[in-house]
Amino acid sequence: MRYWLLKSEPATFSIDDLKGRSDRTEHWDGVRNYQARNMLRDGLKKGDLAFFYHSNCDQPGIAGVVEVVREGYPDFTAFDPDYDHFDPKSTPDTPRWYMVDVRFKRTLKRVITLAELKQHPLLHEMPLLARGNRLSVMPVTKVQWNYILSLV
DNA sequence: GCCAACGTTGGC
DNA sequence: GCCAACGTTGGC
Repeated sequence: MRYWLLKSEPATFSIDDLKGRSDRTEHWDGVRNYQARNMLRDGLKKGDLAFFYHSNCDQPGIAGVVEVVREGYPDFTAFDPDYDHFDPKSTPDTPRWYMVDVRFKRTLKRVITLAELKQHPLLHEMPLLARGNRLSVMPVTKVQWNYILSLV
């Protein structure tokens, strides 16, 4: 089992939104970056856990935990011009973008902010903290995972 | 709202 | 294949 971090802007889709979905499950659509796409398509496996990270908001940081319940499959929101992330270069026959389904596990008792994460030398190697990082899907090591959860 | 950092596009 | 221009991300 592996660990991941998934970024989302809470104004668009928050951990509470996920919790409110039917079966507390939703597809993780809209990723339009090849490196992140590759991880969604090939890396995330059923049963893997991921931090739900709130980005581009008042308090950027880790807000909760989700579980991968369906492995990578074509992101159908790329096929439909009505969706924000429509991509005419992606078709059902030759899909370019992928997504997974995630299920809400829990909300952390408090948001572990980016500022706090930066203060821990043990976490300095996280890609999340790398200069200029913009990946919306990234791996988390078991050590980092357990350490972060111990901060709550 | 600003802006640094990065990815993508497209002319050449 | 280079690289300038542009668009996006996302912290601050």
